[in-house]
Amino acid sequence: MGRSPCCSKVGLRRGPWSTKEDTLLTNYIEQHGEGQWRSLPKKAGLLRCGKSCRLRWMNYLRPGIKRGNIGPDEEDLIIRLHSLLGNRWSLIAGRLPGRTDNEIKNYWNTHLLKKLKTAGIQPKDYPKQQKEPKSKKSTVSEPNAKQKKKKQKKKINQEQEQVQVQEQEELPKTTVYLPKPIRVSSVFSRSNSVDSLFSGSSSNDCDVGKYATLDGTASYLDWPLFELGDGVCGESHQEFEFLDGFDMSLPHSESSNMLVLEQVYDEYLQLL
DNA sequence: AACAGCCGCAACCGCCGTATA
DNA sequence: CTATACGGCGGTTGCGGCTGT
Repeated sequence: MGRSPCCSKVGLRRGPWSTKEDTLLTNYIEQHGEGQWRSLPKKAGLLRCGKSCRLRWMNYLRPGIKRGNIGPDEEDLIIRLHSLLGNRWSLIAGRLPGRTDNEIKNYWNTHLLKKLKTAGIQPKDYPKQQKEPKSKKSTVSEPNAKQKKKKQKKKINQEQEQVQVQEQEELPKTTVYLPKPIRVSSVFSRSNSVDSLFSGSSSNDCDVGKYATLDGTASYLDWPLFELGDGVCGESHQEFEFLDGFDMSLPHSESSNMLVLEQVYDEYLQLL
């Protein structure tokens, strides 16, 4: 009962997007709106899989996308939300305007996980054991083999591209990215920067907080971000939406801050 | 300068839930 | 009820730049 593949891969381009493709996709969506991803590539004149188009649009071309420069505030929020939601990247991304799940996932895996590790913290939903070390990173693979592999890949790509007649001018190095975003002014203020956490400084006044996890276990963060409870730490957040449907305009009072947070958390658990 | 290994991140893959015929 | 289409999500891969030797 397997599903048919989203598209036949034959004759479709893969890999980095060219400017031309980006323009085609953007123009098409601006005119016709999102959706119908499967038929979109054909209509838009793209030799791409619909999924690929969707991904490109969602993660890059969509207006309002911020990229890079994840600041300490956002980092802090990501960690907090992850402690609450686990690897639900789309949910987490939903709390960070302009950020995509992919970006947050990448950031978590490449930066935060490392920090957590160094700090001796075992996050919840810690990525499962990597599958067989297919990855070149995982093994000290034979360098020659590696080179060969790379060359082979390149060759294959080149062959593919030759089939794709013209359009080659801008291939494939012409990955075009939107300009680096400017960091949003910090919406979230905080007293304890994540960095200070990881640096091991315990010079804050907060007690060690424990996050409750979705599976009901209290765990993972024995670190001083803030506490869900009495010993309130951390500054108030001025305004942010927290969970779907909840407009969290947090008051400046820290204790009420935490109260609201607790309420939201409870409601969220119930929703689950 | 050349090479090897590391790292970040864009893109892909496969699965799942929902909608629809 | 079943099969299929579709959108969405999380995990994983691998390209290409960077850094160290």
